[in-house]
Amino acid sequence: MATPLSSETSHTVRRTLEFVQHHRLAKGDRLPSERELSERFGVARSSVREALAVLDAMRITERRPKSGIYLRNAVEDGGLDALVLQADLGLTFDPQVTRDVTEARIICEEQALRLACQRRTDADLTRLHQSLQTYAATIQAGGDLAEADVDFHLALVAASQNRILVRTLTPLMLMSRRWRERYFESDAIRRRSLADHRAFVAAIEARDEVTAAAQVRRHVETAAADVRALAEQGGLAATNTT
Amino acid sequence: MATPLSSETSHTVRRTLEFVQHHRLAKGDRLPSERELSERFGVARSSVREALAVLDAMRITERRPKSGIYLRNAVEDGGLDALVLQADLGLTFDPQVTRDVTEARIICEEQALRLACQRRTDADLTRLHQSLQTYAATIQAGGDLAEADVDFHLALVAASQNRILVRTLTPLMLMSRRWRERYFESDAIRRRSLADHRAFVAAIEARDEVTAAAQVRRHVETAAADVRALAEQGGLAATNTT
DNA sequence: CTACCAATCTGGTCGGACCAGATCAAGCAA
DNA sequence: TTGCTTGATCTGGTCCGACCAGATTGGTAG
Repeated sequence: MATPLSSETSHTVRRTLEFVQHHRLAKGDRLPSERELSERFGVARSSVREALAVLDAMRITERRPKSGIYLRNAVEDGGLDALVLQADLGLTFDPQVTRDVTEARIICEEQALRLACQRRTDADLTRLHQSLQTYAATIQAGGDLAEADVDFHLALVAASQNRILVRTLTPLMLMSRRWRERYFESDAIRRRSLADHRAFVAAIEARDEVTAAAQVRRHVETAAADVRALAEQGGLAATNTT
Repeated sequence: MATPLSSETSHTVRRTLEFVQHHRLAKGDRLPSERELSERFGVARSSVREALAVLDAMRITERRPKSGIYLRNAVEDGGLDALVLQADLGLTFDPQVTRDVTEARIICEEQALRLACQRRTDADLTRLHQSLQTYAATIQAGGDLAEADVDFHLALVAASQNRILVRTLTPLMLMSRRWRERYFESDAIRRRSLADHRAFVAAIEARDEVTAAAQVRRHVETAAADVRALAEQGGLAATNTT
């Protein structure tokens, strides 16, 4: 439930990204050949190719047949999934990123909640209550709340009937999940979080756009501030690669 | 500049996604083994593995060592990059998706523009004017405006100083780019689009949040409506896979 | 019927091989 | 000397076969 990618592939993806950063390669620059990378990393070429296929799909690199591998975007750019991948690999822990993710989450979730108030169906309410149930149960059992949290927020956005918004939020939630694993250790926070979530559902049920929007904004901002405080206490290892 | 993925890998990714859809596999279901897929698709196992590495990174599948390949998400879910990939492969052309993408774009771009009005630097203005210049030049030369359009909108969002928003918008822009290739064939539209863009930059320069937000909303909505009209004229081949 | 063990299947990784186009430098011609 | 042709080299794309070790499963012995 936690493993992101198979060991060797992720290892090679990581090494490759590190190589790019270490050598300060810019957009359009060429990377070493597959054969050289495989030798340098001590893995077979087939493993390198798997990693490159991933980087290609992420739009980070571009493989030109018979020519070479080129950097399509700087490592800092690229798609959202690429960012999740980097987070999974422990390559991104920039405080700037956490700020930006929080901001983006608020933008998307606030508007999604407004839409949800307008369009939510009974099925959405059912799913939300179910997720809430799981959330409460997880608190009781002392389980991994981060996962339940992701599920709830995605259910929230799903009520907007906009699948693209769900897809947009998914990577943002996955990223912030990592930061919040420590965060959810506090019992007070766990309970407050549950209360917040219940309020969201109530607002959606009542189709109260204004309240829902204000609540989610405050919720995400508060959570982000708490995480930041934790980080400053030295709670999070910063692998600042920029 | 147009090629999304290498031929064979994308071919196999496509076949795999089609297999999943055709067999109506649900979350948690198991796919055939790599060896069987390679035989079924008529490609080497190494090619299948590259495709699976991509699907894995996209969080569509999950490969459990010594066990099998399982569907992590329904094909309709997954990350944003996965959607771009599907669009690249011609697997997604659902009118519902275009509506959702438009909605998501408006949400993100409108707020991004507001932030841009607050935070834009002189460097941002320079880049915007540069992009505008390229845009005008492309119109003159009769070139591919879709690409210049993506560049401009990303530059717009970049002025918000929020990299995550840029990453969020990137897949949305890449997707809509495909729909708009036909759209930009009309000369009237090309010119109107340029005028709109100039207005955005002016609003950002003047730090006029309200105007900028309203403009971008109208711009995206209008463009989406035009594309829809084109599609209904039979202008776009619908490969509705749902 | 249960419990245990071995054949089988699976993904993970490796190494080598061939192809055809891109690249580039050496050598030839002007 | 300069410019162009040409061939060796390099590169990614694809395929094949092999080995490993853990998961799975079926059959057999108790």
